[in-house]
Amino acid sequence: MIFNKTLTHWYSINKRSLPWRETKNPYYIWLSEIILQQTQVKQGLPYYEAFVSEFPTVFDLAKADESEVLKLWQGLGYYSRARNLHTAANYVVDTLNGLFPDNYKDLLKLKGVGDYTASAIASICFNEETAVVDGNVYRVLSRYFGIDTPINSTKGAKEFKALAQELIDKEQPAEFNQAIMEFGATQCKPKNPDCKICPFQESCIAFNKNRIEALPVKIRMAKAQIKHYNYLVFLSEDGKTVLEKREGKGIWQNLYQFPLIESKHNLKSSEIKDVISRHKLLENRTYTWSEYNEDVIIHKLSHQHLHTKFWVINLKTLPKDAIATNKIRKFAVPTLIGNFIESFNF
DNA sequence: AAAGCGGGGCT
DNA sequence: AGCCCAGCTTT
Repeated sequence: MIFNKTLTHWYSINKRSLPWRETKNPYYIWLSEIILQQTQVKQGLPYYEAFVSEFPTVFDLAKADESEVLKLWQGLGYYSRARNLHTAANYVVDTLNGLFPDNYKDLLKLKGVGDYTASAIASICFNEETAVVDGNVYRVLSRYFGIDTPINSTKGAKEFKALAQELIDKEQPAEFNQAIMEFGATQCKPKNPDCKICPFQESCIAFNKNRIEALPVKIRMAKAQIKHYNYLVFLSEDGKTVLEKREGKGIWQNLYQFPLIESKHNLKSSEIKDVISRHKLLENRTYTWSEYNEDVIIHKLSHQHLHTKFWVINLKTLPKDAIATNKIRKFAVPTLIGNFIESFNF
């Protein structure tokens, strides 16, 4: 088919040189695909290099502690990817004797591997004819074929998967999959795509109907909610502070942070005084406290805007489980906390 | 079917 | 301020 030939030819000329394109080792391809989920190449690249260097084989990754994996993942976001990565590595080592799954169906059994990632690994490493559908593929196909089905709907997912599967080059599924993604990433971009130099000018429906900006169609996501975070930065005279591990459901699971007090609104100094005084670490204690940032620090996540204040509390001693402040960088922390640690003079 | 999950970059 | 990114899991 002409679409195929044009696309793969475009790719042969325009593909970027990237480290995971130098290998077909499924462990490395898997690492790169997990890192690149919802993440641009530029942001993921240094993490890929770090993981390959720190964990050269799936055995190295499996035998590490989850805390080490999270630390290396720090700053990349969507931390369930790191936890699932570690879980899957142990599954490969313990259940599959270190032998990586070599087909779409078995790849799907790995935690954190869904339809896209299983298709990517199966095609790239094992030449299986499984079409990938990522954000790039949605965009390219919706524009080229003029499809209005919302890409983030169940109907859209099925429709675009079926279309991609129909189009995939059976002779070279790996090249086709990477070509269509690369084309979406570097030429058929969300904003200001390079239509002027596009090889699909004649046949692209969106271009010829002047609908490039209208496609793809996407259902709007809910607006981010505002939350108010007050972090208590304890400091003892012997150079210790308190970090707590985030447990349970929400954001930053298994990462560390300072003791947190969430409030209904932004607390002024006069309002937080009593709240601090009721903290369990301060029962019958003598301490002084001060406001670190007068203006709230707004940390923006996809679904939440965190309006944050840090409060520094000085006191003589802290409990046994307090940590030395010169060891604080050993812990995996969210970027919000990491930024504070870098700016605060411990 | 919908919600929840990060952080960076671009317009 | 809004949208997007080599998506997946849970509800």
